[in-house]
Amino acid sequence: MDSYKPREIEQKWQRCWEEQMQFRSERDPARPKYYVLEMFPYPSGKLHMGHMRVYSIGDVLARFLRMRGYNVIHPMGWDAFGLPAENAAIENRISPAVWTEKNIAQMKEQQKQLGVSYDWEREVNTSHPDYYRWTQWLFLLMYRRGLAYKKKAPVNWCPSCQTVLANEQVEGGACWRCATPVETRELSQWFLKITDYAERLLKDLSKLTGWPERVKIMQENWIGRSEGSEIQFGIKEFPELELRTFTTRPDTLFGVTYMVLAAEHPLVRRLVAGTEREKEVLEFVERVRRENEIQRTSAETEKLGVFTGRHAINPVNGEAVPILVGNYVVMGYGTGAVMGVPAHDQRDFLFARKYGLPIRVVIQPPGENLSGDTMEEAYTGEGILVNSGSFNGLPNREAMKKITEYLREQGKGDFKVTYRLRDWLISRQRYWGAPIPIIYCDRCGTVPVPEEDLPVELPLEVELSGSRVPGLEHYPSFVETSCPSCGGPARRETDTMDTFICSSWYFLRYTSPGYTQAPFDKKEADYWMPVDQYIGGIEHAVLHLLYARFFTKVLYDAGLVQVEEPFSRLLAQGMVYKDGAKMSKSKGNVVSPDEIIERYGADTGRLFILFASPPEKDLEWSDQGVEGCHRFLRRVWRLVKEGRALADGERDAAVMGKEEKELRRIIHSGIKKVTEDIQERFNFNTAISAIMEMVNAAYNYLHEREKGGHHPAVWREALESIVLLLAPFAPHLAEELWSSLGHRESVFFQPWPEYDPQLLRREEVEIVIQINGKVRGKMTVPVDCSQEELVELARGHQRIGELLQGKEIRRAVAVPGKLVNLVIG
RNA sequence: GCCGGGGUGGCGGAAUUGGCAGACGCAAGGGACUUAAAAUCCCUCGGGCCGUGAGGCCCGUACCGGUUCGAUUCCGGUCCCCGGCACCA
Repeated sequence: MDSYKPREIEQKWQRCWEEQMQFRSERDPARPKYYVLEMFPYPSGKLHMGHMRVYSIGDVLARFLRMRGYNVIHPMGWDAFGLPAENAAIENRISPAVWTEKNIAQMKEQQKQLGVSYDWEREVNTSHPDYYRWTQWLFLLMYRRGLAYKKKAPVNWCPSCQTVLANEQVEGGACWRCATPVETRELSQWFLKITDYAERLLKDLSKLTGWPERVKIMQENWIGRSEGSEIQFGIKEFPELELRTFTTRPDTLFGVTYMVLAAEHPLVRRLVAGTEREKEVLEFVERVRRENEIQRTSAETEKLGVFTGRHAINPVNGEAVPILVGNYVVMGYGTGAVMGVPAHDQRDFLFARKYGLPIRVVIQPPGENLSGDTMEEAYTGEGILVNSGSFNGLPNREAMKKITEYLREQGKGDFKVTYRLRDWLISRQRYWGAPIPIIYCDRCGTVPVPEEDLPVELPLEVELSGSRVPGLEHYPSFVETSCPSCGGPARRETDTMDTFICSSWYFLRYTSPGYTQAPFDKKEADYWMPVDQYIGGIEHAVLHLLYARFFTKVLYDAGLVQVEEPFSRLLAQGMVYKDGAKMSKSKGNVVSPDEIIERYGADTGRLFILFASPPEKDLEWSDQGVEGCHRFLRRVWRLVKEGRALADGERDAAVMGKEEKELRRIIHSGIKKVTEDIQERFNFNTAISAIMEMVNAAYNYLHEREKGGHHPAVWREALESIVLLLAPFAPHLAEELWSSLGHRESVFFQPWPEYDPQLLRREEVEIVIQINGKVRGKMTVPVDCSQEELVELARGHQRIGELLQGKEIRRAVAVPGKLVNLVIG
């Protein structure tokens, strides 16, 4: 018999699939559609195990759903802009575009070797002008809708990447890409107004029933909604000014004994201008601003404040309290001004003790009498208002409402919802990105590039002699242009867009990748969207997944798409580990998909990666585990190749005996389990183990019937079921075995096998007999025994009878098909 | 600090509705085949105890308690690990 040669058969079937364009997808209103999508990769040039894992998961689903009769779209493309191409450009003296193209070609080849069933006609590349033209078009759409704006603001700057970063790209005060601590710089930059969508992005999370809870919670935390009140204080020394503050505890307003401003607060300079405190305060402000993000946002940093010499007027009691500037108040949240209520906020309490500020109790816990002089920590719980004028005696919950309503009547405040989410900073001071389509004219100001002039193309002749790829400001032919409005001389914006913009809409482009009239053809998008199953790493929980939701909502509002959410179901796959650590070059524990394919074939690699762990959990790589999966595939190969002759025997001569019934029972319950495990639970690991059990059962049958007498039809059903169920996991092997069973057509054109519920039934079942909950015996009984009969049979069981001698049965519980439990005294 | 997720053999993991804990695989040990090796096949495989044996008993799903005829599963509490958020007013 010919032996299993994975490389040969894999190449053979990959060629066949490609020639027949088997995975091509077209609109077909007659069939239910299904959009399977894996997060597209950055073209680094080499697939790693994480890639192999995500593509294996997606491909099982795509192939399974096709066999289930769905019209499946399964596309792939390239998130091709970004910094690594620039670094590689300098290192290898090769232009980012050429480097990227080369990598794409390599990775695409590897994906093909994995046997992933992509519709390559839908491939997209975000760095291609045909694509980024529409990224720019979408930027202009945002601009027209008032969602793109430029402002000077303190922004995160990564000194190593030499560019600004979005908040989402700063992790613990460091750059998400290179881990360098970020600095704060005051720069004029482009932002997208994602905060306008904060409420909807939060609220619609509840619609995403197919998303993992943890991802939704991460987004919820990131958006950070908090309800409170905005309150306007007066300023004693400047009656014409007011000081707005946000608080979640308006019930403590009478307990305010000071006010703290952020160093960046716009009123600070004005408050101290020309006073004796000016120097001290401005020095403090400078010192605070020089600190980096990590120092400034650490809860451990000592809280410092400096008095401005000015006083805020409390709108409810007219009291004047000192205004300080503090290092712990951030300008980006609320109003950049915090009212200090030391009696009822622990941080304020410590601050007040440190600087000798008064502590006034305004909420009394039930049955206690706190005093500001003696309390050892702030009281933050519920209670009754005291020292609060006409609000005395109110429960504090009620007072929150009453006090805010009072302020509203006085024109001094209102209810207010505040979010942690900030606007999305999208400018990048880098070459390899989609240019922001904006022109600056001395006469007309900021002018958007007219749609018909898109794309604003990147200059492709890149200067590679320096230590970094020069930014667009170094290309006079790019910068110098004429104003679309007045025709006069003008300059182009030289910043490019954050690559996360490119990836915020690519799933829409797949629906009509060649479309030239708009980013996508609405009728195609309306047919294919939403993505039914999205698969990718958890690291994008608040980056890509939030941005893509935002873009989709904007497009929905503009009437360009029918869906408000892009991804119905999300699978966040776990990471691949080896020897307890994430695979990395520095740890030397990397196993590359290439070497696995080379040695065992893609089918073995796919099978192992799916078998070793459920997809959402981290996976521990095991060379021996791979070996085991390879053994299994060889076992399947032999089973079918050796057993196929037995499947064509004389049908009528065969007897349907106990062995046949048992084999059919295992085959049909296997079909049930594999189907449900893939479809409902993504438990590919247990689906595979069910197939292994089917294979074991087939070998057992073969041994039992060694002396001839196989039932050809039953045997054929067993072999074909195994091959069909294995097809999504090990597609090449399945094709090969399917054809050797005498079929001309691809296994993927076969309908998914159905199970017969009748065949799952056993005629006899083993029943466990328990006494007081402990297993004391077993018996085999007809499957339809009633509860009463079971109890009687159990009493009659020899060993049980002995144990029951002289004991009284106080209670008997019988579960048909499972057990009998006798409770004795 | 707040919010999630988790803790099961030597290992990866299973137990889907509260019903025999450890499916399936890996590793390990023993055996068959072979001149030998590879490959393949068969057996054992949570711990302890009793028994010559067939077999039997006890313990065991992080820990303590509860509900229940019966708990890996439900409830209360504790410990530990992983992840997210965090001077957020």
